[in-house]
Amino acid sequence: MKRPARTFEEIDGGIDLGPLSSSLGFLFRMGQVEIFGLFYEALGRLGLKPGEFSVLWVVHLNPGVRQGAVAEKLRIKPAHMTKLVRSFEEGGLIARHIPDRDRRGIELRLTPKGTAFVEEYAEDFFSYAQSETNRLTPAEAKQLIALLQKFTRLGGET
Amino acid sequence: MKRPARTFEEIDGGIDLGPLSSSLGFLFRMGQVEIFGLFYEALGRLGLKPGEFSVLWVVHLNPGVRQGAVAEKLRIKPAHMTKLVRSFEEGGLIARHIPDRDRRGIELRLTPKGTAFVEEYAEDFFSYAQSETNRLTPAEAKQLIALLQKFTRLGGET
DNA sequence: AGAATTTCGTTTACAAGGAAACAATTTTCT
DNA sequence: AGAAAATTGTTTCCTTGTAAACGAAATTCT
Repeated sequence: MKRPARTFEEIDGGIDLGPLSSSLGFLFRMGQVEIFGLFYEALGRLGLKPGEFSVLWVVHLNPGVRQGAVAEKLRIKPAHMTKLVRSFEEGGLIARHIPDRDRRGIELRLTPKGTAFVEEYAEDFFSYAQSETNRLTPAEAKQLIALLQKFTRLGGET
Repeated sequence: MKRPARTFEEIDGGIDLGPLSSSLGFLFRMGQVEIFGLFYEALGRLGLKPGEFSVLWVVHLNPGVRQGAVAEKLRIKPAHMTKLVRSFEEGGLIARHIPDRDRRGIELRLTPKGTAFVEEYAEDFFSYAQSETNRLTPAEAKQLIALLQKFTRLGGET
């Protein structure tokens, strides 16, 4: 693939990325690394990661949901979901229940401790990216979110 | 074809994400999973992953670059970079050279085989996301890329 | 010059995440 | 009812990526 002659401004830190810096996949990865950093600055003390909080959050909003449904929605692989749920169960945040109507599935609920945990940190969790980010104006952030929702086919709820 | 035991609605449709579906971190992850899927459809046959091709690409554009500089630019951890470079070296795509001027650093160059590989697949690599994606209009895609570049502080080249 | 510090990459030891085979349960089709 | 198929979660094994300690080389500071 040919690239145009590069100008001085196109070189960042001495390294030329060429069209890579306009590649959606690359930008997603960079964005995620960035967000990860912001998350740890804000919530690292809690000892969990964004995906883990998301699981608790979804169970909180959908008590009794089956773990496979959560996995599918959050695009977590079943094998990984098993480990996450078990560790939350061991930590006393989630309770599992096998219903008689279908003993294959497993229904998840937050324990009182889990509910308290989620409610205590939900606000921080949903605001850490904004509060640390003056890179985008509020209008730009809104636009970015809308475009990401369209790309990922996630209609905005709430 | 047999009817499924439960409909899609019964399994997945009832899950409420609340503000999670507007969370930048969540959307980045969903986007990356999505892009990964598109990449494998288009380029899975090559047997490498987006990040790996990126390394080859950057070495291609910056012959003689030190591997630590590539790692920093692509936000790959040094320990992982060591493994990537070694595997490329074993595959005959990258050559390492320790310069006399500073024998700590290691300069990377593509071998002829590596150059041929990158040049053969670069166009596919930089177009797979667009070609498979009718979700966004060209204008929206352009806008999304611009916003991601601003968020990740990567000025657009090309 | 010689000790202390810094830089750069590697090694080791581990955690995160995934693919595939598996077991238990339920549903479908004779 | 009973065999075949589908669903759901788990286990095992493997790959990817990270943290932390380390070694070699260069730089800085007496």
